[in-house]
Amino acid sequence: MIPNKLLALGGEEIGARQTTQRSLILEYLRAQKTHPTAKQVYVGVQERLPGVSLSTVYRTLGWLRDEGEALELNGIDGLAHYDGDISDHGHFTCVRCQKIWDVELDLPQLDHRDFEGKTGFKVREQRLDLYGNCDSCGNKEDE
Amino acid sequence: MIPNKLLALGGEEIGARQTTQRSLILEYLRAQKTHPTAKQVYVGVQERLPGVSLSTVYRTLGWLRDEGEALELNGIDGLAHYDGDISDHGHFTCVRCQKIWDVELDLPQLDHRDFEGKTGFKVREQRLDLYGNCDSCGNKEDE
DNA sequence: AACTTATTAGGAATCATTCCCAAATGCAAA
DNA sequence: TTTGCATTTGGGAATGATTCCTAATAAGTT
Repeated sequence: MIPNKLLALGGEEIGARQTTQRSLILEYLRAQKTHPTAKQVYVGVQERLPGVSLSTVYRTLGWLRDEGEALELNGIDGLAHYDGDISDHGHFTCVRCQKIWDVELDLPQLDHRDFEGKTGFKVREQRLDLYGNCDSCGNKEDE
Repeated sequence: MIPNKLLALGGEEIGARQTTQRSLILEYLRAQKTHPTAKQVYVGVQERLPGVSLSTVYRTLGWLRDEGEALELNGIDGLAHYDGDISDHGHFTCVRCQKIWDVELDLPQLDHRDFEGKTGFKVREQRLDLYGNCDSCGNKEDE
């Protein structure tokens, strides 16, 4: 009933069990074009699994993030948003309605060796975020 | 006692009053190299103004953000961090200790006209964020 | 089928942030 | 410099996202 592939999260998993909740949450997340909050995932998954709990949604989303199967985005609404697309892309946030869209971008792979050399820090990921007004929000400024 | 310049926030202010709290909060924020949370600003300002309230700190930081005098960063700790440096720069977040540093970078001014044309969105700001491990956190992975 | 252990449901606890309002203060005009 | 009034503050309550806790349940193995 539950496709095994959905939880083929690398072979190094030890003791990770395949549950209906995990399968449906990941399936739901991957089907979204927007980037839902935990609450929104909860509501969406409830349609197929009415008894699911909010705790499980939070726990599972955190687990997917730790497994590298989902991105956790820090929205300007102060909430965590989740993105099931882990390919390299950027995000656009509308500062008015606060929705988040994907942005295909050709961000040049910046050379961080200079920064790393000066600081001793190690850069592992880079994210580009755009902010502005979306189509529906009428390109109005709020200043 | 309180330098006027600190609150010279553009001439278009109407009815904005210069208070000890506002002056000290902005002064404190600008003196920080790290990017403190509201609570940290509260603690820092308390040293000079013991009676200041947390409400006022939150209210004032939001006001500075709205006035364009401070940046509000969405930390991976889920908390809002504030940056009194409004010049164009990026940020590096250590995924282990969660501190945030400034990064001087020459992010090319990307051409968003293609994205804007396709979507009808209007890009007003772009931010580049780097994530990794800082010097003190020993360049260890946590996987 | 029985056993072992990871996982879940559900509610309580935590904690950042916002809201509310009476008291205090900045500032302008007299 | 005082007075008057609108803005701002302090502090505590309210809100809401996220985490924590634990007994019950379900996955996977023998």
